[in-house]
Amino acid sequence: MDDRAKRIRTNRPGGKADTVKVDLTAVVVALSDNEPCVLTIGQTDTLPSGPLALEHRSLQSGLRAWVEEQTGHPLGYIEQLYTFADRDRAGTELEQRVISISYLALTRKEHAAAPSRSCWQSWYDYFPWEDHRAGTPPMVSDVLRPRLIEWADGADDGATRLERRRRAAIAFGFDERPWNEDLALKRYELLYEAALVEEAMRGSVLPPPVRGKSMVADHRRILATGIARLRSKIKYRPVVFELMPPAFTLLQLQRTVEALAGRLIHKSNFRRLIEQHELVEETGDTATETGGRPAKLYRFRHAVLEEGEVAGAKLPLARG
Amino acid sequence: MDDRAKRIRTNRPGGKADTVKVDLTAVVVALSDNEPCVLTIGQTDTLPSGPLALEHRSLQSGLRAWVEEQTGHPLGYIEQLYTFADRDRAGTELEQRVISISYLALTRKEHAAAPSRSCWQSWYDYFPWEDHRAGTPPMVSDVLRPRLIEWADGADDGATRLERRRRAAIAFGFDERPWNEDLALKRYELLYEAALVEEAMRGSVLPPPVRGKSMVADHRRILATGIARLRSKIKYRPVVFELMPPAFTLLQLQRTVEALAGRLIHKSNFRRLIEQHELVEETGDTATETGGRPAKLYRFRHAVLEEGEVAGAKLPLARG
DNA sequence: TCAAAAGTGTTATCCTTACACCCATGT
DNA sequence: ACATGGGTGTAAGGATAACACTTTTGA
Repeated sequence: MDDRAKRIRTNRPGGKADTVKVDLTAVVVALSDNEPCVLTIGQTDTLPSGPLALEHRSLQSGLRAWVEEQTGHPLGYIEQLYTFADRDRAGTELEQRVISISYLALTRKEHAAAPSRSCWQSWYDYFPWEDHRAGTPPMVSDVLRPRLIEWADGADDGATRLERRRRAAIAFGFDERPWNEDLALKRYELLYEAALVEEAMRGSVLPPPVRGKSMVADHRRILATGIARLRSKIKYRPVVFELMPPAFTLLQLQRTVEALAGRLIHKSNFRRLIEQHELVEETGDTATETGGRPAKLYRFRHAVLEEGEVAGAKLPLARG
Repeated sequence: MDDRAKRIRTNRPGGKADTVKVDLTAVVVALSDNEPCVLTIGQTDTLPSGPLALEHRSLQSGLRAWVEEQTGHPLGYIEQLYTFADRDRAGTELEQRVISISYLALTRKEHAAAPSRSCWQSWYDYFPWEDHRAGTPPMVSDVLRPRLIEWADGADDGATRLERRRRAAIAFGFDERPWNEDLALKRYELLYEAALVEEAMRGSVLPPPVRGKSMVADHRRILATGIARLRSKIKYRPVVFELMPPAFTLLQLQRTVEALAGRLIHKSNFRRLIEQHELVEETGDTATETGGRPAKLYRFRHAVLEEGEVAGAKLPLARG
């Protein structure tokens, strides 16, 4: 085949310089009906992605070009997630290495110009164990817990068995430990290591042991990275507003955060938090609601972005 | 030249697949005498780095191999920083694109096996405006402030002038704003944009307007990324201990954090914080000190790494 | 004895948490 | 009237910040 590795020359002693292909992959998130959704292409559970090409001025512009071409969706806020090299496909015999640089993008469904070959999928279709808004999903205690214990007990020595049990307990909140929504990536990696997700069993004839759709290549891992990053970021940076319409009620905002975090939030304390940090201001209008008293509409105070990085010191500084 | 770009084929409509070279670059940090130091090679202000090669099993192992070969220093803790594509050298006429994947590594000087061509440089040699342990450095108000105001006033329209002044004030704590040590990268980018650092003036005959050594290519930007990441990370993850000897006094720990943050810390509140979070335990020994009463020695409680991700919720969760 | 560093307490204040309760609208 | 969501108040507990002060060593 003509795209085998081409060893060009030795740049420095001890290592052979090598060319690789770079894939740009996007986790594009929007909200639909209180469900956090990710943009996929075709019917194949594939994230928008494409190779970095010479005509791309930068990594970001290359990514924007691919997403727009594949989905018709222009991107606003984007941030780099991670660069992977050891992908599933690395197991194949290709000598051409592929690395993928992944990005997280936040937008709104309405921004899509035209209908296209893309579709929005709730991210909980891929990670059903991550949605704790209606309490801990039954599958966590009924399926994952026993399978993970089984996996832990399959270790050779006792130390490893304990270690595995502890890791599972921390990640999934077993044994009275609290659930931590930020550990989405750790949970996926753990399930992968325990061979409980389909990706870890490619080529096997056995059915995937755990429900939850898989994705092409390592795309589910990239999505998990995006979810974890977004869940931790909403706590210290006002990024939720990228997902909101220009005007919204506080409950809509709360439902959005709940959808992302996969947990329920305390209403009045949440409102106080938002108002205390002066993240929003009233538009003056009210929403004529379905059922219930009309709610004030708010808009994001863009000024907060200019008030220096929001949160805080955490170090006990001297003098003042 | 024989390493010009080789356009292989069009993988997907709309973009030409292209091969690139991947450079792995390391910001290796250690402490020396209460100064945060970064590992450089040669006498050239260059971070350890080398091209990703086929024999490297993963990005991380490639990085470890290069650092060990170039400096004789084996790495412990490492984490990915960022992937850049638009480097200085992209301005040249090469059609072969180079992307660099950067990592942050934390170690101790003593871990170096043999003397080699590498040396440790205080990172404040490259960023003299970042060290506020002895108060705001004179250069900030005497040099940077006037030059940045000059730059702001050089903008075409009034809106941009205000915007630039505001950005400078936030980044450097002008106009009664508090200094925020985490903004190290923003500060460097601002100085670059204002053409106040040497890298922004390559090819010019003018002297660099601001003191502070520059580095090869975009290495100073990568170092700034590492500093910013480390400064924010020490606040919510116990990574400082990677830089500490097995046993240490609380003051040594404090001096280390102060060195990284570039700020002085309140002694007794710092101690309470450490003990409250149960990050350390007494070894039983005491340090026979130079000047002053002997101090208890502590060691890091590795168990905290296993107690689930340390810090906190920040979301006002419902029920509980 | 003094300087230098170790170490202990105490207080005011803020933030978080958890509850309780009232308001306005549509059916 | 009542269900549904909107919105306010408050009190307990914990964490933080700012001070003041005592203890133990070496020079």
